[in-house]
Amino acid sequence: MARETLVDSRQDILRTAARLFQQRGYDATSMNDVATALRLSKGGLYHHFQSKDEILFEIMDHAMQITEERVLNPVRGISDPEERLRALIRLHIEVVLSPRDREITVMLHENHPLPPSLRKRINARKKDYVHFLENLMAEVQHKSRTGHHAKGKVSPRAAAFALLGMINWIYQWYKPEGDLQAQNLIPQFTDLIFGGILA
Amino acid sequence: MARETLVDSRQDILRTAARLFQQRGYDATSMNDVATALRLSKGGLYHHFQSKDEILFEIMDHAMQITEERVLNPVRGISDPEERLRALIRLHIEVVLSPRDREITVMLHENHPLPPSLRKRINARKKDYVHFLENLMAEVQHKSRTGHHAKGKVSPRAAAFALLGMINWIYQWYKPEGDLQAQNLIPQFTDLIFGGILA
DNA sequence: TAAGAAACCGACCGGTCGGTCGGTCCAATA
DNA sequence: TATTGGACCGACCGACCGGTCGGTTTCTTA
Repeated sequence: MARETLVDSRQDILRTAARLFQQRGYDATSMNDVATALRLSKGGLYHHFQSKDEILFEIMDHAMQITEERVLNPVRGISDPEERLRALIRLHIEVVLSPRDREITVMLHENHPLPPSLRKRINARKKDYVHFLENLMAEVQHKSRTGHHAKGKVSPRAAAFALLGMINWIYQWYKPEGDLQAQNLIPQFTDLIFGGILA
Repeated sequence: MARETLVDSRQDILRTAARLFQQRGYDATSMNDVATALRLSKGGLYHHFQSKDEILFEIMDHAMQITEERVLNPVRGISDPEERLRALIRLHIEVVLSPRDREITVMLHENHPLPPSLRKRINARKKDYVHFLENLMAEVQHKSRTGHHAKGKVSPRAAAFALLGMINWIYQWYKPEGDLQAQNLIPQFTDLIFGGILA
């Protein structure tokens, strides 16, 4: 075997950095920490990335890409709005809870350290997601109201932010060994939202 | 007038520090920043506090105190569970949105930098709040189910975390000049929760 | 008005941070 | 086999961080 390849690519670095950022926080993780975890020197790490900011941005950008690929895209193919919302809730929760995708948690928590120009790019993608969800909420309410008339006091926008809050807050309290696990969390949050927006 | 009093007390320092921590983040705010904002030198600031950690802890502790005084205590006096939950939702949202109480946002976002011993003390108080809310959810569901039987699929614990997520996430997207303001947010989140847990 | 205490200053310290750079190693290519 | 270029090392830099300390100013109070 030739020389042991310490680092296959930028992706390896991003995965390791995301793990450390999630565990210790972005500011509390030094570039030396990241390099050491990859069995690299700091100089070697800087051969692959220009700055710590760049690493954080790429992690967050990757997190948005994961969200689009694993939540948005699969859901777009579902014609019935109610089923589309059901699938979105399930997939979004699964992505947040996936131990593999630590980028998501980093994106949810570490937006402060990003320089404004990069943060704007991330925020723009977040807003797209909110709008998608807002429209979906409106569709579900509209379709349901034609069947049996509901009061529909909850606006699609408020419902969208409520759902995002419910799900994106999970990482703050979730313990994999706890009694509330992914598989019973998904139906409960689904029922709660459907009961709420159709009340 | 005698010498201009630059700092009335520790409370002034905590208020200013909380404002800076909320705006720039805890790690990005140096003790020099805090001192300068108070027209103090760093040495003068350290006359009032032993460490940066202590300031953060006091801010978070104060945030929990605010929550207990302005949300929990007023609510305990309400005998009807449904009305108690309604009041809790309203008061909790108002506290999170109050521009005066920046400690709350700091507490919600900056738990990582706290040393473990101090963090445990804050987390213990947070857990008390969750348990209170969990019990309240159960009461509301129980009382409602005796009247007209509902399915009640959503467990009190999941409902509690869902509500906390909805409300505690607000600071991530709320803009005071936006169309979704406190006064229309409160009834909408209330309807959403009641529709959800009683569905 | 004397004296003691509290408030405060500003220079300083050790350490760490993000980032740089000259040079080395090594694998592929020709 | 000579050369080239990417991967990488390790010593180093300036800045800034949290925190300290001896000394000075100012308020209180007796």
